[in-house]
Amino acid sequence: MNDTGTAIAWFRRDLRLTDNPALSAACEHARNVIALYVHAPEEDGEWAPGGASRWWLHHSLARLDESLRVRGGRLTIRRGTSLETLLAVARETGATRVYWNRLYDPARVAHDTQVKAALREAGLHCESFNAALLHEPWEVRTGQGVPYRVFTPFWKACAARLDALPRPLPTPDRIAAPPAIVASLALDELELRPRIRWDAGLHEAWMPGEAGALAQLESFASGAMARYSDGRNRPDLPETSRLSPYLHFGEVGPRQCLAAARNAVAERPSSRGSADSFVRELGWREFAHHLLHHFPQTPTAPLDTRFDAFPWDPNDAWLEAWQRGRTGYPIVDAGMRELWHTGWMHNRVRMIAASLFTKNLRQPWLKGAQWFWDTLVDADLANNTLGWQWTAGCGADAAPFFRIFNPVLQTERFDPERVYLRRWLPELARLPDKWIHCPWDAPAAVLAEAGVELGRTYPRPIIDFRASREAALAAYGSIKR
DNA sequence: TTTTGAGTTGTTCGA
DNA sequence: GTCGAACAACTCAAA
Repeated sequence: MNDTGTAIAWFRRDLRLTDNPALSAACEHARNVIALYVHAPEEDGEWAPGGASRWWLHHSLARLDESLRVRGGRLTIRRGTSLETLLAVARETGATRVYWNRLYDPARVAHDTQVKAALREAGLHCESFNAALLHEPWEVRTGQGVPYRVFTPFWKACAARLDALPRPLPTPDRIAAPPAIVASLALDELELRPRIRWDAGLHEAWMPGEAGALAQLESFASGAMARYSDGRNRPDLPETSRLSPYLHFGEVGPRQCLAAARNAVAERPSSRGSADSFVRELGWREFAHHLLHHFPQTPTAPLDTRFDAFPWDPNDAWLEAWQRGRTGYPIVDAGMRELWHTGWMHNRVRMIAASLFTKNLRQPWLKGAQWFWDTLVDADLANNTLGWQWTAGCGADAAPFFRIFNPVLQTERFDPERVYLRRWLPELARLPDKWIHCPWDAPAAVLAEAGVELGRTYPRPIIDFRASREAALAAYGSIKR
């Protein structure tokens, strides 16, 4: 096929212009670039984006279109199967080249393999790139040539190669769209936004899109990153990076985060320890993708097969109480309401909420993973799977089974002023610090004074912590060996 | 092949 | 109040 000088840059979860190798390659090898988004949620299998993710995606696509237009381009939006749409757009525009950045979810990997073969069969030049990870999952192997199953040696192997990584790519100056208008759906036609307007809290909390991502990275790198080692554990303070949704949608990439961390250390050498612990979190993200690649069954099946026999105790009433933030454990309920309201939950609180759910309530971890999938703006199959299997004790390098978070102690350690609880539990706000995280222990007079009536204005604990902890330990004991 | 050291994030108990 | 040990072995990864 003759090269017409037109290329398709196929966008998926790489919704940025900077450090975007597929876009850069398209701009380098073609005069005209069709920036294409194909809406094909069925190609995500059973993990099509949930409600919060769709909200984010809508706004991220809008921002991407704006920044393309500033540089002379525009975003073309289509709906349909990826392969047929790519072929149709190539036919309509005479494009001879297709560039994209790789995804790593099992359903997408299988699909992309077929797409690449079929496009090549049709005579199109295809190339895919890594925009989402520091290292390809198949490049990191133990000395025995098998995938790592323990984080520390995995990260040691990765860290040894970080210096060899390419620098982030610059933003292309000009992204020239072809002269003829290519038919495109309007963004609203994808119906990504909720019909019932529950998204006000998301708007307050987030600014989706590349500009928001870069602003957040800059602000984090010049501030909280230097305190990250300890600060990241504090749900009451804005001390985490809050980059997770941006990383999921590829509005910023890990190479940029790494570069920002290094620059921060160069400017402030004393921040090295904290910057390292932030980069290590990027390492967990890498590890999650490594595991998903090598163990593609894990989104629904425990990596540790002993857990096939675990005596979970599914209970819809408990599931709903947990989802709605009505477990009677304030730190858990605060977290679940933060999630519902903002599409995000502090990681420390995620662990506490997930520990109560899987261990004390003994609910199947997959039910929790599915709720997070639908409600998180940062819902990511690799990270969500690792997090839930880690907490449940059935994953790689998982928490030992006896590690069961105590919601009262965790609150005392990580929300010392109870600021986080009061933010999300106004019905308890007037209780003093001593009782707000364990209202069931508060004297009747204190409750009355604060306007709290347990069982009416706020639930009693739906389960006894100590007894359920013992029961969980016994359940785990039953599947040992 | 065998050995060895080590393993994100905790809780509870008893001194 | 603080502190160390117990909790349960097991598996991983490298020497």
